[in-house]
Amino acid sequence: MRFVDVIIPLKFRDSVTYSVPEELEGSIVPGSLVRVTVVGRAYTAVVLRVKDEPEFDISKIKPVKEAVNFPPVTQANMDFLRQVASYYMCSLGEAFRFAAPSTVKALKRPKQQAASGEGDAAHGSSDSGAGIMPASPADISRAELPVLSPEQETAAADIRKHFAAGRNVLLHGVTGSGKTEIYITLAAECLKRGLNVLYLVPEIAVSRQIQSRLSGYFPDKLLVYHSKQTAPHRREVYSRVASDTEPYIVLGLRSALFLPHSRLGLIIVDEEHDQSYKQTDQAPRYHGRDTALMLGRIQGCPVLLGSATPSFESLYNVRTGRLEYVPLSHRYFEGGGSTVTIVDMPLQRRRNAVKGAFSLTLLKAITARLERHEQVLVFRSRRAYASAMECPDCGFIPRCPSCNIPMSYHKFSHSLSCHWCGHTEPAPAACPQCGKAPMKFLGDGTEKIEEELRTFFPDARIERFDADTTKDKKEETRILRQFSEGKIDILVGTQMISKGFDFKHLTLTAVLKAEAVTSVFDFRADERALQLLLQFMGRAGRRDTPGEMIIQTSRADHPVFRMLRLPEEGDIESLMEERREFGYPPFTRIIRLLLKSPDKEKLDSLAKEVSDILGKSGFRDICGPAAPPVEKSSGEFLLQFLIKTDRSHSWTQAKSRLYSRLRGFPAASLTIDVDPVF
DNA sequence: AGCACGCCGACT
DNA sequence: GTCGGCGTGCTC
Repeated sequence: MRFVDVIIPLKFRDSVTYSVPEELEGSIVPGSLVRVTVVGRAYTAVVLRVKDEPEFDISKIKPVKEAVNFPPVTQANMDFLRQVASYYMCSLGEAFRFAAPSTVKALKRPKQQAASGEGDAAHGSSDSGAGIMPASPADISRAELPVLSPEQETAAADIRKHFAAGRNVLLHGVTGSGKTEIYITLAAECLKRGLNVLYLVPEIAVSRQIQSRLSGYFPDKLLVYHSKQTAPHRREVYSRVASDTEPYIVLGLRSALFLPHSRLGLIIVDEEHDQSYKQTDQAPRYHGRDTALMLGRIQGCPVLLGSATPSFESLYNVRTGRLEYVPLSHRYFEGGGSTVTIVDMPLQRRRNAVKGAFSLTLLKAITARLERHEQVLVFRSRRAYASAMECPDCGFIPRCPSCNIPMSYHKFSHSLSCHWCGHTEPAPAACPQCGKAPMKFLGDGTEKIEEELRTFFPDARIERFDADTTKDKKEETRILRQFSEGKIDILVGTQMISKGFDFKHLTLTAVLKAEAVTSVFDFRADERALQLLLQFMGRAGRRDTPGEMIIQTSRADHPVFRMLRLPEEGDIESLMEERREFGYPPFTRIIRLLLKSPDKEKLDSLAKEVSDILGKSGFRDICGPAAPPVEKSSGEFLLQFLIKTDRSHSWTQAKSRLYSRLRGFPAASLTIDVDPVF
């Protein structure tokens, strides 16, 4: 009788023992996928090891149900899972969750690749997403590879040189500087050598844009992979990657890292600074960029990180020699030749030069653009009409009953809604506390700004782009299309509009209440503000027309705004030094433990328990238990611990000791987040 | 992650 | 006296 330890996509153990039925003995080796049942429910599991003696009570051991007819995953794939689980403090099962799509089932007949067209995933037929590629595979002829400019060629040559020396690279080039052509060139070279390529993007919206470009170059080699696709499609991609019959390029979101890759020749991490690379909702709470670097190391394959606004983590890695830096002909701050004007709002108010949310400077600039039939983008980091209601008499502010944060007022529905949990209720006509009416509004959101713009510019075509107006995907596409076709004059929106869209007639971007972007309670606020504002700056004045950026703020002296207007050598370094001074990443690592309970007393006792465990774990720098920025969430109370640590060997061990002590806690009441993004 | 077992409130 | 709330714990 033989036994196997298998990893099941559940939290509770690293491996579980099953017996191997005689008829399957020949077909099960380490790495094999098998179907097993746990309390009557079937799961796809991966075989960790095969053995003759079980440690577990033999009478309780169940047999493997069946073998899954896929090639076994490799030792490298297993090592990768182990490393992810260990770094992000989760079970092997949780790390394995993405590895075999739940749809991977045993096949009755072995699945054979059809002679042609099979697995031609990029062409929409099996892509559940909007059909970007209407053409059938036969209609697409392989496009010539892009012709690189001398600058791109120099950068590509540098990258090749570093790769040959076994080094990973950070490619730094502004939006529109042609990073994608470099990716395509390097990917094509890789495929030609018979090696596979993994091309990661942070979001599905970005993947659709890149997909339409890549499919022209690699019609029969492109596989698109993300969690919003249909199960059969993902299975198809999994199958093609697992069988590794001919070179492929996978374009995917972070979960594509967990495909059973082999013979990888290149991993590209596009927009490496993007926060959406971090998985926050469920374990493993991994970062796509950092995990790509792990995968590259394990697969012996070079990793190319690309960004217009690199993360401080990557810049730090460049500085400490862990990454090579390849610039694409510019410095950090060159935002497509835009000029930047900072408008000091308190000063303008004293001069009586402010109407509503707009300074006269900005209104004048908008008027000029409208006259020239150019487009304007107005950015405000807050949606809704007002960020809160307040009683003018007693100062009462209606708060979310479960999250305890002030609710935003939405004029179109005359309702209050919590932007944290989504709770919505009708707006009160009078103060619920003292009866005074009317209530006043605090903090203009995008809805209010749109309304004001309509009164200032009644003839302009104005649209709003935020979570409220883009609930409907069709609306989202319509607004973006109309704006890029020049059919909208002024677009008001939130962060959502900063993402890689190409607006050709946009020459003015305005940022209202810019201090809201920088005054977040987070050590990354400055970095993110800078990245966000640079992304906006990159949007305006792309081609022949120089762009302008107007930043309205009550904190005109904030260093980030000065850096945009008058960039100086060493600015980034000084922002980074601040991080060092206060012991923040990238100089340290942070582990965040979040406790959750609807019962305050229960929560306190949990916190006490965790405190005791932490005290014994040998971490020096522990902050907490403390209430996180949002104190209550969906009726639950929250407490968090922040542990600062480094990556040295002793801390890695301390981390695994800590994990083994914490893993008994139910996932619903304790979450562990390594390198949290807040 | 499910799902069963188990101990406290409103019903025939 | 039962039906059922979902809190805790087990799954090879």
